[in-house]
Amino acid sequence: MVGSLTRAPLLAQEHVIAERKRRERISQSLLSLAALIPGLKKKDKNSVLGDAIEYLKQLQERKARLEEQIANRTVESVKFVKKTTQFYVQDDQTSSSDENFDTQSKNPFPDIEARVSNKDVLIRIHCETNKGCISNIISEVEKLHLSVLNSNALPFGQATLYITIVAQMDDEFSMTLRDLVKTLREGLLNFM
Amino acid sequence: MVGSLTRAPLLAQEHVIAERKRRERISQSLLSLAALIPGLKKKDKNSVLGDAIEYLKQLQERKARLEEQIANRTVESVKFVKKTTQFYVQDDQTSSSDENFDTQSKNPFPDIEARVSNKDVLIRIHCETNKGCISNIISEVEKLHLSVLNSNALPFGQATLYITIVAQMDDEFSMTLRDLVKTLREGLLNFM
DNA sequence: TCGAACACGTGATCC
DNA sequence: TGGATCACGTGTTCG
Repeated sequence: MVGSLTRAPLLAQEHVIAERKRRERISQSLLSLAALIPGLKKKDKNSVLGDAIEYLKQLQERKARLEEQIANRTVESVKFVKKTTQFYVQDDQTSSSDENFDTQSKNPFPDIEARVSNKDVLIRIHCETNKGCISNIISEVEKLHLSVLNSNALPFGQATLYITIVAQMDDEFSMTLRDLVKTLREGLLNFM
Repeated sequence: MVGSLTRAPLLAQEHVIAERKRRERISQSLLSLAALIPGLKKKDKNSVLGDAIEYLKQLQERKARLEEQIANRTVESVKFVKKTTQFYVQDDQTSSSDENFDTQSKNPFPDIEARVSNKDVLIRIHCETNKGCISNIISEVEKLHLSVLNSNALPFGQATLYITIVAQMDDEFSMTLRDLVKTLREGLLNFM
């Protein structure tokens, strides 16, 4: 009933106010939610919810796909190399792609291998030991907008070195991995 | 006014029903939205919205990070390989060099590569970082009648290690390189 | 006029 | 008993 007194008038007023606040919070949340949805036209309550749902599903799906991609990308293939090709490209997916890129086949060294993980780069080089070899190599690496975090050189066999370098790309770095290897190799050939 | 007749009674009923439907649609949407949020306890209207907002932001952030990762990570892993006569590693008889390894197993690790030069052996391992990893590996290597001269482990990427070991065969060593890798891999799989 | 969307006050319910 | 939440019917506004 309209005029019923089931509640003391004072409490009734508090009730009204409380409800008002509650409504206010909800519509604020709804507004914040709407702000997160890209390309939202209808500000209509139910549209906001509907589009939020749709967008959320889409995000979850995409996130899952990206994560799967990344996970699969870490999977490395072969290590036992048997090809004698000069320039052996090894993709992650196809473990035996042996297209032949020719380089000058005189000197087998340096042998270069590179991998990336986010902004980090791992470089492995197999080359002849010669004077200033290591500092030259590191200097070459740093020319490529890479800052060397760690390096290690192991002598092995007759006058050869196995060098492992971990470096980090700076903001200017923009090469593909393949170009990195190619450029580095050309740089190193100058003093070898 | 309460009893006002601004509306015909029949239309008034339609109004009520329409509003009922509208409310129903909204609460359905809200329910669907709640269903998409993982680990949601309070089914309270505003909590659903609040958590949806939070979750959405989190997803957007993660998606952005993943996309950045993918963009910066070049698809391939490129490798220069030269055949060298002095390091006679390559396996020339079979056409697919990885047939003897269980590349089918879910975990690609450990990735093992080995080379020899006279009595010296170079072993490179790419594996996940886990407890006691390095000492276990070295212990496994020594089981194969190899004495470790030098070892180096570089963390790279997400919880993986690039390990390089130089060892020397003792008189009892008689394995082929291929068997060495195979045996070592099997040994390592026991604790990985 | 009609249909849709909204905010409001209110009674009920659940810790 | 409060304090918070909910669904409801209603008046109003907009296209």
